[in-house]
Amino acid sequence: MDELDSEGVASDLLASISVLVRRVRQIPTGSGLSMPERGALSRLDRTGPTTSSALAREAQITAQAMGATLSVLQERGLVERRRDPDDGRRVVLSVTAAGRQALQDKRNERAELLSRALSSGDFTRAELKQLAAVAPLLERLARSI
Amino acid sequence: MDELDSEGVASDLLASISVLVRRVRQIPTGSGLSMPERGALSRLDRTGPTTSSALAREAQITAQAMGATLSVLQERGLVERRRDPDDGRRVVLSVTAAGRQALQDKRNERAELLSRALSSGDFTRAELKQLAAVAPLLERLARSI
DNA sequence: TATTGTTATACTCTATAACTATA
DNA sequence: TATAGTTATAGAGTATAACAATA
Repeated sequence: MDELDSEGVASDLLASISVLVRRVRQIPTGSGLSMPERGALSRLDRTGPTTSSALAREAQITAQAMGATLSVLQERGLVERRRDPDDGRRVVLSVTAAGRQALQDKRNERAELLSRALSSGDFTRAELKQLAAVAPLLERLARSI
Repeated sequence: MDELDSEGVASDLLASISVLVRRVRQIPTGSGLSMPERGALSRLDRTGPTTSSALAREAQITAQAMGATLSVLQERGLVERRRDPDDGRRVVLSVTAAGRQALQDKRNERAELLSRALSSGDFTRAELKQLAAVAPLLERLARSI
């Protein structure tokens, strides 16, 4: 049996996650946080104060892309920038109170819509469990490519 | 226990699939098939001859986006267009022999790289099984949003 | 009126390249 | 030389809008 043919698994995963990402991106967001914005903000919230380039490395995007996203977040007052007194090159970022609030609000949009779909009865408890278990695997997979 | 908190599952899934899609998109493709191109081609291959708008509905993208992708595939001789004699509006598409060949080749690029990561030892057989099982769930999730 | 398909246009996200400033 | 950060530019992938042809 070739259920575990990794090539087939890879193909199927690619197809399914492409559709899912596209659909989620289309969901209009009242609070105005785009996917990369929410991603950067929650990442910064989890890691604590750090630099833009460190966040970029962690998120596996370029420093430029992360810098652009963080600039938007700063303009909206969701993150703060402070120059590192010990190293003039570094700018340390941290989430503001407003940022943490936005993160909360944001949970009530894209994720909530997804969550509603998940708990709508279309998915059994066992399937939900499978989905929950697989998220960390997907991250690890992205990291090991 | 809130392991099955669907909101948390949704958040985690969003974060992980975003990273994965981005990473995969970055992989250079020698044969020159982009993700939407490969997606459209393999979808057409699976469904058999059909119209652009039907494919668009299935893939959950706009007719314009699908049309643009199919035009490229036609220029490269990977799909054929034929006007429907019974309905002048419809243009029926089908995969050419070259198209089927390209689909095979394509399996040896992005999917193969993913597959290599999957079978590199970083993932146990059980984890592979989990990933395999979750692909159809993700598609269903995208469809039920 | 509804559907199929096309063209034109613009947006989002990300990349590469080139630069400044600091170490 | 190497690292942190910025600015400029370009590309992929989609979307919305507007239209023609056919049903």
